[in-house]
Amino acid sequence: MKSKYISIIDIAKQLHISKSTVSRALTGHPSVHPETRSRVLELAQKLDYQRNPLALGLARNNTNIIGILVPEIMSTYFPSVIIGAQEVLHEAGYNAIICHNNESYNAEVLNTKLLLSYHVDGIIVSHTKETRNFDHFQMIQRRGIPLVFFNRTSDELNVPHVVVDDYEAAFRAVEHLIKIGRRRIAHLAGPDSLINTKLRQQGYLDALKKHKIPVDPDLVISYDLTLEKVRIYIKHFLELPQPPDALFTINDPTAIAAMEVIRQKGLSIPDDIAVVGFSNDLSARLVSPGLTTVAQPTFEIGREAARLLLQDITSTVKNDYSVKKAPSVMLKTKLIIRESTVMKQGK
Amino acid sequence: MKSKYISIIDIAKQLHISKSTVSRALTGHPSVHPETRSRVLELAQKLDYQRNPLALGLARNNTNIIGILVPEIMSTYFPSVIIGAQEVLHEAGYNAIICHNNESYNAEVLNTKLLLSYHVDGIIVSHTKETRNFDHFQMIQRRGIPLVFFNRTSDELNVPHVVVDDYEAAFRAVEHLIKIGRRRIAHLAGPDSLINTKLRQQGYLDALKKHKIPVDPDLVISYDLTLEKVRIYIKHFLELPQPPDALFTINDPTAIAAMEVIRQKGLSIPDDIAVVGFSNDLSARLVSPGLTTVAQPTFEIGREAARLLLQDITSTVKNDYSVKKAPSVMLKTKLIIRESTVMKQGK
DNA sequence: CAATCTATTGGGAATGTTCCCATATTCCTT
DNA sequence: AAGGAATATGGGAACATTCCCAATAGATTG
Repeated sequence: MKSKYISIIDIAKQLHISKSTVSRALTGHPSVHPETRSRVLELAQKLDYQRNPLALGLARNNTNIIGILVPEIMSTYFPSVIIGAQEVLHEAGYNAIICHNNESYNAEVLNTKLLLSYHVDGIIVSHTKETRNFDHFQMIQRRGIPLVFFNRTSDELNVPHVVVDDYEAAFRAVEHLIKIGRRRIAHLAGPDSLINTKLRQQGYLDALKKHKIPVDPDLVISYDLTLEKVRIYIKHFLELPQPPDALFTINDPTAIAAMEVIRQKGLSIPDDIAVVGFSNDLSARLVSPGLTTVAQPTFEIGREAARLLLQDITSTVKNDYSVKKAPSVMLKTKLIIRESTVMKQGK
Repeated sequence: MKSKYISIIDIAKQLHISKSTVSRALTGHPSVHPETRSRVLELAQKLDYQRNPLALGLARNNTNIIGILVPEIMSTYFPSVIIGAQEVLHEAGYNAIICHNNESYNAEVLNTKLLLSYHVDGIIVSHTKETRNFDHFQMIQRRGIPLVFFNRTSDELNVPHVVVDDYEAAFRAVEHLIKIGRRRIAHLAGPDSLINTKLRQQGYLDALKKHKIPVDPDLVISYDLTLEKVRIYIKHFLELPQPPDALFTINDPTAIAAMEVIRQKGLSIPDDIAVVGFSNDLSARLVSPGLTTVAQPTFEIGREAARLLLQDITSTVKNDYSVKKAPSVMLKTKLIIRESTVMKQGK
């Protein structure tokens, strides 16, 4: 049985011309007779011909496929970055293979190998919370395959990346808490493996410093983002001799889990404890009271990441990031104030 | 410059044997000398050889790639189905290309063409809310490419599918409302283009019938899932001469949007109006009061869909669904009762 | 009018892999 | 010991495409 797909050769045979001519006609090569071209295009249309990108990839050694590697797709953050990236990629004629690894380092390494085996033209990455070893990414770079990081980046590696100003965002979030009169502000931070954690923590510390509020080490805890553990840490905060009057968390799911615990303890939000999250997940708007949080321009992060990658792919001179500083894009955040820090008017 | 990837031929040259032998050694063909095999495997390991799935796809005319086509990835429903499907697919040595189309019919048609051009071995689909014409799916089937639907299916087409018992789930959800004493139960339904809508609506109607509650056509509205419009319909319900004392919605986002409107009107949930959603999105647990809803076994839906697809792909006899009835899997749902219908004990 | 140019086309290599067929070697079996 | 089976390997077609290098024909130019 013949293949269920029609090829360039089928068209060539039907028109009694060579496959080279058909190829040229379809790719818009200038040196092909206008009449020949239109006959080819017409038949291709009629037969609903689709060129085989796999064969194209083999022949030209570039696949027009981009790998997108994210730790998870269950929150709204990564899906919306992906959507933004795909928008730009599609426009430029590229397609994306999306890989997620449920925050597992091993799965991440396997996925990079998978993407490489597909000869992708470039990879956009936000690494897992477990990733401390970046050899697999370094290998990609050494092979000359364009790579872009977003959100979670690394000091060790010189990779083009797009981030938000985590430091400033955290600083402003904490300053907001100070401005509404809070003085004992707890911070439930993320794992040290994530650079964002460090930056946000520094923003937290510097905001306190600026307003001459002493830092209480009891009020800062780093945790591994396993939501089940939030209860323990929040309880710990609440049972301190001097419990906090505000809480700033590494992300929105953490804040929402914390709010649940606080409410169960019979405390009121924001009266007893004001809460601020990070990222403006869809759910931040849905919970009650609404969660004050830092909004990230997720779509734009995806778009920028795709743009950076395409620059590297299409640039004629290969950028050697072992010599040259990799470009980075830093996008603005916005503090969204809701009822978890400020009571609504007229309520 | 040579390609940055090493091939079977590179290995063959270094070992002074033919590429055929290398191929056989790597694929585990029996007729290859154990020593030769181990030498090949060793060198392959050392060079970090990865076989090129594009070339493999060309040569064998099957790519081991599965297309997954969903209307959106911003809610938790589709991502978790995808995760379930990928689990089964990976285990069987397949990889997935995920396409989403933001509920746009045109994008859906383009995406199916894209997947076909990649010569995917099969496609798993949940169509858009706009899809009324199924020609593009029929074409896939006619070409003999295995196809599986989930969640949103079609009467017109005989395609293997996995669904939940929407009728029964809706029936039980409404019965729950009746059991807690509600008599004027409104239903905000989805668009007629979705089969689920019809089934859930029938469940709603039959539950009322069973309990001899007259159906009030004013209390049933179909809408197109554009959340912005929920406000209008809920206001309409609330301003009826005899407003409803309960609301059953097509999905959780709708229910949550409705709750917002109800609260703004100064009404209490569940005292004035009890609310039930559908699907048990992550956010159903987060809102306050917690949303009573129908939980779907999302991961299992994905797994089942993948299993059905793999059955068709690997079966030696091609199933001709123009003659034979396509298999279908119906999974159980579970009503999750939260505070939007029943007040918590001791509160 | 011959020589060169140009527009259009065909042929075949190359991409990486599998798979069929042929070949060579070794080992049994009668 | 000879024939046949079994084992191990090589060669080359095939998959769909691009791209380079001819080759042909007609057109232009000196």
